[in-house]
Amino acid sequence: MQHNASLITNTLRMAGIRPSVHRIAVMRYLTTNRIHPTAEDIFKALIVEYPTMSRTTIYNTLHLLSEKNCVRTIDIDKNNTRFDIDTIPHAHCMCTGCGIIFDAPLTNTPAPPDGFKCSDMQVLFKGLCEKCKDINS
Amino acid sequence: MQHNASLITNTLRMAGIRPSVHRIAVMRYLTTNRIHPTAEDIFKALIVEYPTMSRTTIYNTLHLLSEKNCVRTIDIDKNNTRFDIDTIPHAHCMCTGCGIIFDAPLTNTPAPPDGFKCSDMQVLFKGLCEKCKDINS
DNA sequence: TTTTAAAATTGTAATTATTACAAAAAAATG
DNA sequence: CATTTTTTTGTAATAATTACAATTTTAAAA
Repeated sequence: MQHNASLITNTLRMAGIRPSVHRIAVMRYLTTNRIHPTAEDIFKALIVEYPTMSRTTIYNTLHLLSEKNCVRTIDIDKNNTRFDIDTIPHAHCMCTGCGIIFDAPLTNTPAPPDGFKCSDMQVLFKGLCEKCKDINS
Repeated sequence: MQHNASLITNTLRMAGIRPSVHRIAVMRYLTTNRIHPTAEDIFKALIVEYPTMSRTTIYNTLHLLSEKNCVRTIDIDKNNTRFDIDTIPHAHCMCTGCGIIFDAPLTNTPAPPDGFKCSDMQVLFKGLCEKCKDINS
């Protein structure tokens, strides 16, 4: 993944983040796995490749990436913060049956009220995905 | 507040919830304090009036009310679940400066994707309220 | 290269919201 | 009044996240 690695390195540099091995690894995981993972998901996946990696590093990295707008945090799941590398505005659907979170297009874009300096907008739908809907009917 | 009490009692009955003293108290608090409070906020306010009340009762009650669609849970704040008695669709703004959460009208209503059986939609704006915007500028 | 300073990472302990659960109290029913 | 069901309580457990000091790594300076 020479190509990906250098793309990620550039992205990090442009955001003012030193491209350490761990930071690149987190970015690569998020780029490759578009599942809106939790910090724990990322940790479990990366500890295999980097056995000395600490959970705190994951949290540190995610905070930094979020602060520099390289990743977006999603608060759709009460128990865990989810992370999304796609920073282009879109909606999220969470299935209350199987827990999957997937992207949805944002047809109607809501606008924040006048006077509010908005830095982040989230559109969340909760309900049942097609599979779970059929099972429960 | 005879009038309010009976209104709340009716609302609960119609939702299939037995109107116990504590349940009415939680509903009354949410009706009177439109601040999208946390469970802890509600507990701190009600323990004054009902000194024997347990935190667990607050959680139990909020779960029940939420399940029966008498209150809506808001996932805007990573640390705490917020509760809103206003079940009419509207957006929420959270100020990252002072932490206040306030309602905003929902001009453009986003639609869930086809095939998704949506039971809840949330539109959240994060940023700086007018006061905090001015302070930080 | 060696020394020094800064940044990144680690590991453990603390924090904190929420949940689990069994016991006690209260309310409803016969 | 006796019995059953519901509600409430209090404590303990859970689990995600944060705090923080120590260690390691990286970068810069001499």
